[in-house]
Amino acid sequence: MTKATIDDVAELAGVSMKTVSRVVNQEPNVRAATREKVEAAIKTLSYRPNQSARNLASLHAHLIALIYDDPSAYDIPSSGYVIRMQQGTLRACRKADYELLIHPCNYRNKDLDTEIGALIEQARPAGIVLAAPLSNMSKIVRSIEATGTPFVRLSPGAQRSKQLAISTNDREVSAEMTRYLASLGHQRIAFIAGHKSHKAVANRLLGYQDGLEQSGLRFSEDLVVQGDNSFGSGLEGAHKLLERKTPPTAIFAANDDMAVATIRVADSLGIKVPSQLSVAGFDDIALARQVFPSLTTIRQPLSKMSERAAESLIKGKNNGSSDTEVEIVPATLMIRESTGPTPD
Amino acid sequence: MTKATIDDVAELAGVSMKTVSRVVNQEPNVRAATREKVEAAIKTLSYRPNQSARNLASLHAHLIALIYDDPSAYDIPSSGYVIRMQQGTLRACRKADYELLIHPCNYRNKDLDTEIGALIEQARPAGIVLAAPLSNMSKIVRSIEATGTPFVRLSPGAQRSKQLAISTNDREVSAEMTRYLASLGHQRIAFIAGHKSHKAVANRLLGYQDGLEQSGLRFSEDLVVQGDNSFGSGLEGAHKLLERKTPPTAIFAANDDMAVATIRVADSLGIKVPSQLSVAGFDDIALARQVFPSLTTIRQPLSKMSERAAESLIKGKNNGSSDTEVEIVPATLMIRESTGPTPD
DNA sequence: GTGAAAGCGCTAACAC
DNA sequence: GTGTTAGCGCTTTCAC
Repeated sequence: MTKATIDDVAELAGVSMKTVSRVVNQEPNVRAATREKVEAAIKTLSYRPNQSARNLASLHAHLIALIYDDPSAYDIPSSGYVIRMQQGTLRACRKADYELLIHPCNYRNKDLDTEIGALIEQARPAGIVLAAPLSNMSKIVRSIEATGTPFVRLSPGAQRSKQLAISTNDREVSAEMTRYLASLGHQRIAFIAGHKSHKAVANRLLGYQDGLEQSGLRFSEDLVVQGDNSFGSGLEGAHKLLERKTPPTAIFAANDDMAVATIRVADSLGIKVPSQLSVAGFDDIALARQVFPSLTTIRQPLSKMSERAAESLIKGKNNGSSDTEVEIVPATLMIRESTGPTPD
Repeated sequence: MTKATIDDVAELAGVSMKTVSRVVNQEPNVRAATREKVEAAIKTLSYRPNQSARNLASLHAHLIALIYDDPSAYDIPSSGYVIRMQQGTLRACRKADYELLIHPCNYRNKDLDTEIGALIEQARPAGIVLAAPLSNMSKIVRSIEATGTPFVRLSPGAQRSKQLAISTNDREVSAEMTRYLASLGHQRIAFIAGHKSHKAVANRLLGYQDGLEQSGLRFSEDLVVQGDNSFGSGLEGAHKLLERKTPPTAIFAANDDMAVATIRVADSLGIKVPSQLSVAGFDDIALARQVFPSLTTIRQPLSKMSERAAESLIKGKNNGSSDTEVEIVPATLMIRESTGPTPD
């Protein structure tokens, strides 16, 4: 059985190639009766459009590129982050019969702009979902802009581009977590900050400050240690905090890897979580559920965010209207076992 | 700047389109001097072949499809598994300028064969990397075979197909782990077996027996408890083993989930790991590094396996020689904190 | 609303 | 070794 082409369908339905094309692409200007005839023919021949042919004939391929920094290229964990972004993007792609091309890369690579330029030229994606921290890097953003390919940035720190950006309410939800900790009676709530260049992560620190203030607690530099999002930096930061004469009774880490590291340090120091120390994280990685005690954290709607990004890229084609704004998908607190009332 | 096409390059180099094509595709029958001229022209014009055009003109797209069961679709953990496969496949793809299309799916889906058939027809991949447990499902294998698309199976239990399969040396490396435990002085080394229907996992039990023998230790049914790969069955098995009058001094579990459960049980029983009990697992899941004490385990060379798979798919094109065999990529022991010398 | 013609930029088959 | 000639199967004009 040789594959059916658009011509076969056109012939069977007694219409022209173009009409079939219209039906397949859900374009207007087809009478309902004609449409049905064509659809019937498509069914009998079990016709599937050849993507390669489509791609060549149109200005770009029916394909969305998801570009992200791949931590596992130089560090190990946080694959859940990647998986969830892929899942969301895939959902949007499948709905519209787009393919997904993934392009993990190293944000430290000097030639990243060239690399991405080449990707765009070769694969000609209909749109690009650009994940943080790449979405903050002006060199990258500019190099994509230069190609004219529509793109959506995920969690960009600053909003310089005219393109749509999708963010979560890092700052507000971090304030919420801080207020929650304060509501448990904690007065000395410490914060392990994340990588400075990651703007969204920086917002978590601001949210922590907001939360303190909203709870009537004073912010103090002493309660903040700098990490870099890695498990190792979490170990280090937690040690610094917990070995003080008056250690904090709660530690809020800017991501889960560092929060889990904090639990580990507490354990090694004989500090009981949550009865002697409350620990909260951010991201809700798979591990958060698996550690003991399970981690109170914030669930980033990564999958939803990337889905919305891909959706808008795909829709944008039909609309022609570029949204030019920031869309917020709210995060939610996941209260688990690692947080509890202040020790007496 | 409008994109350079193959014609532009041909003109600048003073050769025909086809010669440029030969150079780009590294085909033979081009004189060195000609090749250089063409390469120079490519450089000056910074020409990049348009994938869509290539794909249409050739029988299939320059693209490898990675098809795997997506546990996170209905269960939570093991995203590391997916990421590592993606990484390996990507490495091979980038070397040869192929793109990677990912197709996570649910192995329980009734229409999976149709779904994959549609994927192949639409995207026309040059080859397919089929991950376990899909690689064991004859319905899937047959539906791919029917399309004539070359594919490579990862860790298939049985080898029915004539296509290449890539596996790891479960049995040999399990023997190695057992010998390692014996070399630490352990005499009573217990084994928590995995799900019986999973062939690769069953091989681990055989390897354990081999290892005992090679170390001059006697195998005894008493030292083996049956698990089913789940954390829960690990808890159960560990309890059985550790509550004996003469408990083992080392426990080797057929996978990491059961090994982590064993550590948990030891902890709850006040048995110190590794000073009183050594624990080893298999798989090197992310959690292995994150539990305390971190787990000695066996790292499946997933990334290498999928890389080899994609490589052979890409090469196979040029060779025309289908390998028709099973290739073994050896696994490696990851010695961490959960194993140590026998207690006195 | 529908159709005819003209490519998209490359590779394949075969000539030379 | 190299060039020529046809398409690959669609989408895009632009007629009607």
